[in-house]
Amino acid sequence: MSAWERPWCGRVTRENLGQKVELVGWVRRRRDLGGLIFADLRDRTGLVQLVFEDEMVAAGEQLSGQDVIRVRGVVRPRAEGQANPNLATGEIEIRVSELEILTESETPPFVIEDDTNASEDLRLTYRYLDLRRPVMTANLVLRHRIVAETRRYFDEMEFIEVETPILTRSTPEGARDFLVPSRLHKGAFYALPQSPQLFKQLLQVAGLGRYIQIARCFRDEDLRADRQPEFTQIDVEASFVREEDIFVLTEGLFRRIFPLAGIPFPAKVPRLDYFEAMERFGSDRPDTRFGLELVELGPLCEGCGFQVLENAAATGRVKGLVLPGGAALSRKQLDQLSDFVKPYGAAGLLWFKRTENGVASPAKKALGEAGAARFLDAAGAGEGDLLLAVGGSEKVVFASLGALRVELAKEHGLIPGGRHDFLWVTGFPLLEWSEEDGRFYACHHPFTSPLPEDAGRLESDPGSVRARAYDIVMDGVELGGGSIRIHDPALQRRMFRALGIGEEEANARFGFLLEAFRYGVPPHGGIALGLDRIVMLMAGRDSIRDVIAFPKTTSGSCLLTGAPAGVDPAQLKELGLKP
RNA sequence: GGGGUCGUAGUUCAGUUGGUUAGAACGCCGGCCUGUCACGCCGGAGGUCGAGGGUUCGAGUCCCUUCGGCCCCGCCA
Repeated sequence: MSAWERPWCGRVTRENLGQKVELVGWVRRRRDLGGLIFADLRDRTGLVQLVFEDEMVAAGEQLSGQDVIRVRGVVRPRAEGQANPNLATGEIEIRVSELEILTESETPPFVIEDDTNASEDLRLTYRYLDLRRPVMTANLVLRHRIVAETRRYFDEMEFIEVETPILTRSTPEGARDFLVPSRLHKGAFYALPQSPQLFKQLLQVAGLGRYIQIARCFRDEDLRADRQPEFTQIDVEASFVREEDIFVLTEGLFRRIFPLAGIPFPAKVPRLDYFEAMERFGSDRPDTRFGLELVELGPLCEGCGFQVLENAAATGRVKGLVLPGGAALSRKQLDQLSDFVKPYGAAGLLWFKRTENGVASPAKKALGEAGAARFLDAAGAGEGDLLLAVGGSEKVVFASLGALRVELAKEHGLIPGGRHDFLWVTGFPLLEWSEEDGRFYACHHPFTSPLPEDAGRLESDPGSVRARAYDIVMDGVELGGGSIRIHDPALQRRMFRALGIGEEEANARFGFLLEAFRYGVPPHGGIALGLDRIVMLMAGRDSIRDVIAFPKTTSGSCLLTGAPAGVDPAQLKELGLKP
């Protein structure tokens, strides 16, 4: 029987009753009843029950877990009352008449089941066994379907998939580059791309019009649960487009892929201004599935009598949020919340409780009962509620309350199960001032176009200029972002000037792009979507490692291969890195 | 670069104020068992307590150093 005709284990059903079939797969579990042996045979599609009886019992006794076998047998219905409703193949079984053990397996280092309790480092060391677990296999299958649907969608939209170089040129600004030494040019280096940004813009100059790439990107920065040093973007760029076009295009894609995981995509995706997002949620990627919105407390602090608040309001911001029913929190719990907020730079967390006995707060002594009550009133806190406040620089207040908001929602189960919120965040600042370096940096990248109505202030008040940039956010996770690019060479020069990049430096770094723009550049823009994060959210996982076949640990090593590793001194010599 | 947390049998964990022979479950091995699907029952093997050093009559337990996993801040869209 040809390999392509042989049925998958998980797809043998009543339809096949009475047929003689050949099956291959891994032995999952043997149930030896003495004169009768059951075993599960599995492949990536699922499992089917094998029966060894009469003359086959002796053969069945040889099997052990994870052996790879080929069997022939007849598909027959299970005995009366013995069907397993939990299995797609639960109504049938294979009465084995021929068994061939193709390879034997040693006892695996952990149980290859969905509910394995193996630690993640063990799973990563034996990733091929981990991926054999049905949940992990399902993640890879889902990822494949998303990618396949993405390619289908963009093909229908007449986008062209183009591969861009992996060995490219280091582009400063942004993340740290991975470098690859050149053998032919000793002392010179390629860089791995942080994204195909410049190439996809050049493809617009080339007249391609609509570009898509499932692109691998590399950034040499510290890792997180949702950050790997190499990751995959759905990279998109198109000519003669405006923001609306990109929104429609992206929503159209999501409307096609999210249903693959049973997640409906809304007819309309709300838009949220960046500054409003920060004021209301303390984050530019807010999770809008729950409330706990930030409230303004600054004006109340002026002359309130509590020195700490007066100072904070005078030099920065004071904001808070109300946890309904939070007055029941213990002193210990409040201390823990205070500790939670400290890594974000908050000096402390000030709390106000409204109880049936009045107001309780460490600030009550300084503010008085009525003064403290005014804070609760302003925040809209009712009886039994808790107001948590942070004062300090705007950055610290937003960062700490934004994180606290999410933490409280998780801790108190305020996130509705099964709900998913999508939104566009727009109106980002174009530039961000760096105190350390005493210069502006591009929030997105140096080719992002300013809003036309703000562009006039590029020289007079650069910090106030907003960008034609946008992010798409799902459940508090940034799925991707993009912008309409600068296509006017004069505007690009002004942008470089605002960034403190001189003519000479700009030519040295991005000369090829500027040169290209001299020969007829169409207005263009695009977006890059984080495929790993999209798959992670669709699969309902907390880490992108679960949707990447061979991920790195948080220290950037691969426990399976041992990368990164030392190399032969001869290799270094060849590269001119060692004498 | 910084903070937190974990590391004991193949695996996941327990291990008291420092005290004799480091336990449990699952897995594995052997035996019995003809309708199991987390099969069941009986028996057995299996340990550099992450590594190195120190304190102590005595260290899985206390101290120092170090390695590794995970989470977070910084960093990174």
